[in-house]
Amino acid sequence: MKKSTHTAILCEKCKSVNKSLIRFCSVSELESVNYSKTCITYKRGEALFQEGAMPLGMFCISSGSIKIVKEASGGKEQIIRIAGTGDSIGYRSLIMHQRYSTSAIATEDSKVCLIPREEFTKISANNNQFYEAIMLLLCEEIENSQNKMAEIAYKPVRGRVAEALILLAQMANPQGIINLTREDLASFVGTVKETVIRTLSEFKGEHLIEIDKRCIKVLNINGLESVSGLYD
Amino acid sequence: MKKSTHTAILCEKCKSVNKSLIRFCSVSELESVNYSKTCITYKRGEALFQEGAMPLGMFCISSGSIKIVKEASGGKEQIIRIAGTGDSIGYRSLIMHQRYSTSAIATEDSKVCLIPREEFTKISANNNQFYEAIMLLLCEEIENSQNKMAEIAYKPVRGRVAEALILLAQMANPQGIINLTREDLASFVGTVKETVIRTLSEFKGEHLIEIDKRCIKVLNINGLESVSGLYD
DNA sequence: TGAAAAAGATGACTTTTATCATATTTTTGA
DNA sequence: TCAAAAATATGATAAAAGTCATCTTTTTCA
Repeated sequence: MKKSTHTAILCEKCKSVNKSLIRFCSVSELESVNYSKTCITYKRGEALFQEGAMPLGMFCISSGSIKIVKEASGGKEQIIRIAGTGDSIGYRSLIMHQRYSTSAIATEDSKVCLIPREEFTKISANNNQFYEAIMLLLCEEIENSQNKMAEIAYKPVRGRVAEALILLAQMANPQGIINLTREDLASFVGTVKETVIRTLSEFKGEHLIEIDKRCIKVLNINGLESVSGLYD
Repeated sequence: MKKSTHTAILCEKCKSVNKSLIRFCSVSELESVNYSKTCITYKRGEALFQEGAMPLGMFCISSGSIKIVKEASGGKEQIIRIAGTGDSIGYRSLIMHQRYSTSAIATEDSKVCLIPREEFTKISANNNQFYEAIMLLLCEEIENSQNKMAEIAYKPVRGRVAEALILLAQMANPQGIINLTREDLASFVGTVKETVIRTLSEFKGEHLIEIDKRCIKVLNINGLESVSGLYD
């Protein structure tokens, strides 16, 4: 897949840098990253990497939104998490020296920098703070996926959709508008699109959200929280 | 919770050591571990630690079986994983400097060594191999829980039970006999006990397993695999 | 910009799985 | 060891969510 690279932004000028892993880099490391990285623009639906491929490097999301997905039973797709501006993805396969166990696909047009494997390895070998930050990220990811696992197992769809909306609204663009396919939303909470659509209609009827075309705006976070909490 | 300590086994004599994280310790580190650790016997149902408590150290399972559980919706319990001989547990909270996000409960009488927090911290700070091994364990745990998440979301109960039986049979005692409450099995695959019981009856009828009291013996792994794979 | 494709919405129906009730067997511990 | 408690087993029923069909709206891109 040939991708056109966009004009590189220097990491230190990138508005997502203080959220990103690379904030732990020294000045000289940053310089090296700036030199070696590739900046790529992905359109909605395009893949940064595919399950089963060899890892190329670490991706830093400088803007946009990327879904991390896994093939599931019956050709269905499970969205493991959704990464946004400032998040780094793809480093786990790098650490494990293994093929990607998930795919990463842009859910909206996104700007992403790819830090090549060697660069990543060099930094993690020399920069302890960076290495420890990764360790913490891994720990958080474990916690998140365990929580999600328990939720999918025992919380009814209504509660899961409510929770997902809260989470997505928080990480969404300034105005908290969620722009995600119903199908993606379904993969994210572990159902099918029809069920999500129905649940969203309910929420709309209860004035918890507002729907404009594909976009969902949360009107009443507390309300959603209590829906979600009903099943805790 | 006062627990009687059993006679300490020297780590180097422990039959689980070559599976355990502490195989990466140097001779002098091992000496220190031997000196500082506490060896505890837990009876079935007893907790090594509880969700919400501050971490005491890292637990090494020298024999037995421990379920890692999380409170889920409706007072239900989700078993995140089941750890056996040679597995280490509880290190993640140590790394994150946070309270336990799960509880650990013995599913059979177990012998466990507790390596105190300070000891753990000391080793991870000085022994790079040890530290990296933990990193890899974290990565594996992420992968496992993501797989499990996708499975619970989209694979029907029958397939999940089949898969669980395969996994449990592999990690079980020599003869591959699974000794787990139906309720625990249910928490493990994310259902209720009645459904598990029914599924097990089916499998018994199909000569895939044999049931003797609580114990389940897998007769036909390939058969179970194809049941599980049916839904991939 | 306008036709084709994709996504959203909704109803009818089915399937899966949970719940409840109850009886039996197994395990536990005084 | 034996009575009480816990776990297993099974049927009947209910509820939740999935599937399928169809129609409308929105988006895409030639």
